Amino acid sequence: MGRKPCCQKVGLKKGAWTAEEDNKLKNFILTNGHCCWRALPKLAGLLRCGKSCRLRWTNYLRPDLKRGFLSEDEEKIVIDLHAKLGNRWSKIASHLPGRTDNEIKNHWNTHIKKKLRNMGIDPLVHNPLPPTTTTPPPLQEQTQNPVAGQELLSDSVDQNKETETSMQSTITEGKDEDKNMASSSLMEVSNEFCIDETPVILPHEILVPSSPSSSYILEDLQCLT
DNA sequence: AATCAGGTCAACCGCGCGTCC
DNA sequence: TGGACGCGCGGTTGACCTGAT
Repeated sequence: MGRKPCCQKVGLKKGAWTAEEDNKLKNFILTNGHCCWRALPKLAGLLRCGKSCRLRWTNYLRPDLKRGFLSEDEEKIVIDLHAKLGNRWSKIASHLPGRTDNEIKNHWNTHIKKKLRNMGIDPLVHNPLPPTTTTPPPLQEQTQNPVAGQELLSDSVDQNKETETSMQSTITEGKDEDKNMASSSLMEVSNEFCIDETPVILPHEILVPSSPSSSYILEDLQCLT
Protein backbone atom coordinates (compact mmCIF):
# COMPACT_ATOMS: atom_id res chain seq x y z
CA MET A 1 0.00 0.00 0.00
CA GLY A 2 2.95 2.24 0.44
CA ARG A 3 3.33 3.80 3.74
CA LYS A 4 3.84 7.50 4.01
CA PRO A 5 7.19 8.47 5.47
CA CYS A 6 6.99 9.38 9.11
CA CYS A 7 7.96 12.90 8.26
CA GLN A 8 8.81 15.07 5.32
CA LYS A 9 12.37 14.04 4.74
CA VAL A 10 13.17 17.11 2.71
CA GLY A 11 14.75 19.88 4.71
CA LEU A 12 14.96 17.95 7.92
CA LYS A 13 18.22 17.51 9.73
CA LYS A 14 19.68 14.12 10.42
CA GLY A 15 22.64 12.87 12.36
CA ALA A 16 24.12 14.00 15.61
CA TRP A 17 22.25 16.54 17.66
CA THR A 18 23.80 19.87 18.52
CA ALA A 19 23.73 21.38 21.98
CA GLU A 20 21.42 24.05 20.67
CA GLU A 21 18.94 21.51 19.39
CA ASP A 22 19.15 19.64 22.65
CA ASN A 23 18.35 22.80 24.56
CA LYS A 24 15.42 23.64 22.35
CA LEU A 25 13.95 20.21 22.68
CA LYS A 26 14.55 19.94 26.38
CA ASN A 27 13.19 23.36 27.17
CA PHE A 28 10.14 22.82 25.05
CA ILE A 29 9.25 19.50 26.60
CA LEU A 30 9.95 20.66 30.12
CA THR A 31 7.64 23.60 29.71
CA ASN A 32 4.98 22.14 27.44
CA GLY A 33 5.30 18.40 27.71
CA HIS A 34 5.17 16.30 24.60
CA CYS A 35 1.60 16.25 23.43
CA CYS A 36 2.26 14.99 19.95
CA TRP A 37 5.66 14.01 18.69
CA ARG A 38 4.73 14.70 15.11
CA ALA A 39 3.88 18.30 15.80
CA LEU A 40 6.53 18.87 18.42
CA PRO A 41 9.53 19.69 16.23
CA LYS A 42 7.67 22.44 14.47
CA LEU A 43 6.41 23.87 17.73
CA ALA A 44 9.84 23.67 19.28
CA GLY A 45 11.48 25.21 16.25
CA LEU A 46 13.47 22.16 15.31
CA LEU A 47 14.27 20.86 11.87
CA ARG A 48 13.90 17.27 12.96
CA CYS A 49 11.22 14.70 12.55
CA GLY A 50 9.10 13.80 15.54
CA LYS A 51 10.56 10.39 15.71
CA SER A 52 14.04 11.74 16.00
CA CYS A 53 12.94 14.11 18.75
CA ARG A 54 11.27 11.33 20.69
CA LEU A 55 14.37 9.20 20.44
CA ARG A 56 16.64 11.99 21.51
CA TRP A 57 14.42 12.79 24.46
CA THR A 58 13.90 9.26 25.67
CA ASN A 59 17.47 8.13 25.15
CA TYR A 60 19.43 11.16 26.12
CA LEU A 61 17.65 14.23 27.40
CA ARG A 62 15.15 12.87 29.89
CA PRO A 63 16.11 14.30 33.26
CA ASP A 64 15.58 11.02 35.05
CA LEU A 65 18.12 9.18 32.98
CA LYS A 66 21.09 7.49 34.54
CA ARG A 67 24.26 7.38 32.55
CA GLY A 68 27.22 5.10 32.68
CA PHE A 69 27.76 1.41 33.27
CA LEU A 70 24.96 -0.81 34.38
CA SER A 71 25.61 -2.03 37.87
CA GLU A 72 26.01 -5.72 38.44
CA ASP A 73 22.54 -5.94 39.87
CA GLU A 74 21.13 -4.20 36.85
CA GLU A 75 22.98 -6.58 34.59
CA LYS A 76 21.56 -9.54 36.42
CA ILE A 77 18.09 -8.14 36.07
CA VAL A 78 18.66 -7.63 32.38
CA ILE A 79 19.91 -11.17 31.91
CA ASP A 80 17.10 -12.61 33.93
CA LEU A 81 14.44 -10.63 32.14
CA HIS A 82 15.96 -11.38 28.78
CA ALA A 83 15.66 -15.05 29.54
CA LYS A 84 11.98 -14.55 30.21
CA LEU A 85 11.02 -11.88 27.75
CA GLY A 86 13.53 -12.22 24.95
CA ASN A 87 14.54 -9.11 23.04
CA ARG A 88 11.82 -6.95 24.48
CA TRP A 89 14.16 -4.22 25.42
CA SER A 90 11.51 -1.72 26.31
CA LYS A 91 9.92 -4.17 28.72
CA ILE A 92 13.28 -4.92 30.21
CA ALA A 93 14.08 -1.25 30.44
CA SER A 94 10.87 -0.61 32.31
CA HIS A 95 12.33 -2.59 35.20
CA LEU A 96 15.41 -0.46 35.35
CA PRO A 97 14.50 3.08 36.26
CA GLY A 98 16.63 5.59 34.45
CA ARG A 99 17.72 3.15 31.79
CA THR A 100 16.53 3.17 28.22
CA ASP A 101 15.76 0.31 25.91
CA ASN A 102 18.45 1.51 23.55
CA GLU A 103 21.02 1.63 26.28
CA ILE A 104 20.15 -1.83 27.49
CA LYS A 105 20.10 -3.20 23.98
CA ASN A 106 23.52 -1.77 23.32
CA HIS A 107 24.86 -3.01 26.61
CA TRP A 108 23.47 -6.44 25.90
CA ASN A 109 25.03 -6.61 22.46
CA THR A 110 28.39 -5.29 23.48
CA HIS A 111 28.96 -6.55 27.00
CA ILE A 112 26.53 -9.09 28.29
CA LYS A 113 26.44 -11.28 25.20
CA LYS A 114 30.17 -11.60 25.31
CA LYS A 115 30.19 -12.25 29.00
CA LEU A 116 27.61 -14.98 28.73
CA ARG A 117 29.51 -16.65 25.93
CA ASN A 118 32.65 -16.59 28.01
CA MET A 119 30.68 -18.26 30.73
CA GLY A 120 29.54 -20.92 28.32
CA ILE A 121 26.00 -19.70 28.03
CA ASP A 122 24.22 -19.16 24.80
CA PRO A 123 22.95 -15.59 25.07
CA LEU A 124 20.16 -16.27 22.64
CA VAL A 125 18.41 -18.98 24.56
CA HIS A 126 20.28 -18.90 27.86
CA ASN A 127 21.27 -22.50 27.45
CA PRO A 128 24.67 -23.82 28.24
CA LEU A 129 26.64 -23.79 25.03
CA PRO A 130 27.65 -27.14 23.60
CA PRO A 131 31.30 -28.01 24.05
CA THR A 132 33.17 -26.05 21.46
CA THR A 133 35.27 -28.72 19.86
CA THR A 134 34.24 -27.48 16.48
CA THR A 135 32.79 -24.24 15.34
CA PRO A 136 29.16 -23.99 16.35
CA PRO A 137 26.62 -24.70 13.61
CA PRO A 138 25.35 -21.54 12.01
CA LEU A 139 22.77 -20.29 14.45
CA GLN A 140 21.25 -23.73 14.77
CA GLU A 141 17.85 -22.13 14.35
CA GLN A 142 18.00 -21.39 18.04
CA THR A 143 16.85 -17.92 17.48
CA GLN A 144 13.89 -19.03 15.51
CA ASN A 145 12.94 -21.84 17.77
CA PRO A 146 13.65 -21.17 21.38
CA VAL A 147 11.25 -23.87 22.41
CA ALA A 148 13.55 -26.48 21.00
CA GLY A 149 16.15 -25.37 23.47
CA GLN A 150 13.66 -25.26 26.24
CA GLU A 151 12.82 -28.88 25.91
CA LEU A 152 16.41 -29.75 26.47
CA LEU A 153 16.17 -27.98 29.73
CA SER A 154 13.53 -29.99 31.41
CA ASP A 155 16.04 -31.49 33.78
CA SER A 156 17.48 -28.28 34.97
CA VAL A 157 14.04 -26.83 35.32
CA ASP A 158 13.23 -29.13 38.17
CA GLN A 159 16.43 -28.34 39.90
CA ASN A 160 15.56 -24.72 40.00
CA LYS A 161 11.89 -24.85 40.62
CA GLU A 162 12.09 -23.28 44.00
CA THR A 163 13.94 -20.32 42.71
CA GLU A 164 11.88 -20.01 39.66
CA THR A 165 8.35 -20.70 40.59
CA SER A 166 7.69 -17.42 42.23
CA MET A 167 8.39 -15.61 39.05
CA GLN A 168 7.89 -18.16 36.36
CA SER A 169 4.52 -19.25 37.52
CA THR A 170 3.18 -15.81 36.99
CA ILE A 171 4.15 -15.69 33.38
CA THR A 172 1.23 -16.51 31.24
CA GLU A 173 1.92 -14.16 28.43
CA GLY A 174 2.01 -15.23 24.85
CA LYS A 175 2.44 -18.53 23.12
CA ASP A 176 6.16 -19.06 23.35
CA GLU A 177 7.08 -17.06 26.33
CA ASP A 178 4.91 -18.79 28.84
CA LYS A 179 6.76 -21.91 27.98
CA ASN A 180 10.05 -20.17 28.07
CA MET A 181 11.96 -21.99 30.68
CA ALA A 182 15.27 -20.92 29.32
CA SER A 183 15.77 -18.79 32.34
CA SER A 184 16.03 -21.93 34.34
CA SER A 185 19.32 -22.67 32.76
CA LEU A 186 20.31 -19.15 33.43
CA MET A 187 19.54 -19.61 37.04
CA GLU A 188 21.45 -22.79 37.01
CA VAL A 189 24.56 -21.19 35.74
CA SER A 190 24.05 -17.80 37.20
CA ASN A 191 25.37 -19.08 40.45
CA GLU A 192 28.62 -19.05 38.64
CA PHE A 193 28.09 -15.53 37.47
CA CYS A 194 31.59 -14.27 37.52
CA ILE A 195 31.93 -10.98 39.23
CA ASP A 196 35.52 -10.79 38.16
CA GLU A 197 34.45 -10.30 34.61
CA THR A 198 32.20 -7.40 35.29
CA PRO A 199 33.52 -3.89 35.30
CA VAL A 200 34.22 -2.62 38.74
CA ILE A 201 31.50 -0.22 39.81
CA LEU A 202 32.71 2.44 42.11
CA PRO A 203 30.38 3.43 44.90
CA HIS A 204 29.76 6.86 43.46
CA GLU A 205 28.72 5.28 40.21
CA ILE A 206 25.92 3.35 41.75
CA LEU A 207 23.02 5.68 41.58
CA VAL A 208 20.23 3.44 42.64
CA PRO A 209 19.74 1.08 45.52
CA SER A 210 20.43 -2.34 44.19
CA SER A 211 17.35 -4.20 45.20
CA PRO A 212 14.64 -3.31 42.76
CA SER A 213 14.85 -6.58 40.94
CA SER A 214 12.35 -8.93 42.38
CA SER A 215 9.63 -6.47 43.15
CA TYR A 216 9.85 -4.89 39.74
CA ILE A 217 9.93 -8.22 38.04
CA LEU A 218 6.99 -9.50 39.95
CA GLU A 219 5.01 -6.39 39.22
CA ASP A 220 5.61 -6.71 35.55
CA LEU A 221 5.03 -10.38 35.42
CA GLN A 222 1.74 -9.82 37.08
CA CYS A 223 0.96 -7.28 34.45
CA LEU A 224 1.62 -9.90 31.87
CA THR A 225 -0.98 -12.21 33.23
C1' DA B 1 53.81 8.71 14.97
C1' DA B 2 50.90 6.37 11.87
C1' DT B 3 47.87 2.85 10.78
C1' DC B 4 44.64 -0.66 11.62
C1' DA B 5 41.18 -3.42 13.98
C1' DG B 6 37.84 -3.98 17.20
C1' DG B 7 34.60 -2.01 20.40
C1' DT B 8 31.06 1.26 21.70
C1' DC B 9 27.01 3.86 21.34
C1' DA B 10 23.91 7.44 19.35
C1' DA B 11 20.89 7.68 15.80
C1' DC B 12 18.28 5.98 11.85
C1' DC B 13 15.10 2.82 9.50
C1' DG B 14 11.31 -0.05 8.76
C1' DC B 15 7.68 -2.60 10.67
C1' DG B 16 3.84 -3.77 13.75
C1' DC B 17 0.28 -2.41 16.74
C1' DG B 18 -3.32 0.41 18.57
C1' DT B 19 -6.51 4.06 17.81
C1' DC B 20 -9.49 6.93 15.33
C1' DC B 21 -12.65 8.06 11.77
C1' DT C 1 -15.17 -2.85 8.66
C1' DG C 2 -11.23 -1.22 6.80
C1' DG C 3 -8.02 2.36 5.81
C1' DA C 4 -5.14 6.17 7.60
C1' DC C 5 -2.35 7.75 11.03
C1' DG C 6 0.80 8.12 14.97
C1' DC C 7 3.67 5.94 18.19
C1' DG C 8 6.81 2.68 19.93
C1' DC C 9 9.86 -1.12 19.29
C1' DG C 10 13.74 -3.84 17.72
C1' DG C 11 17.33 -4.31 14.33
C1' DT C 12 20.96 -2.09 12.00
C1' DT C 13 24.24 1.38 10.70
C1' DG C 14 27.99 4.41 10.91
C1' DA C 15 30.85 7.70 13.31
C1' DC C 16 33.84 7.97 16.92
C1' DC C 17 37.09 6.08 20.35
C1' DT C 18 40.73 3.16 22.07
C1' DG C 19 44.23 -0.11 22.18
C1' DA C 20 47.50 -2.90 19.58
C1' DT C 21 51.04 -3.21 16.22
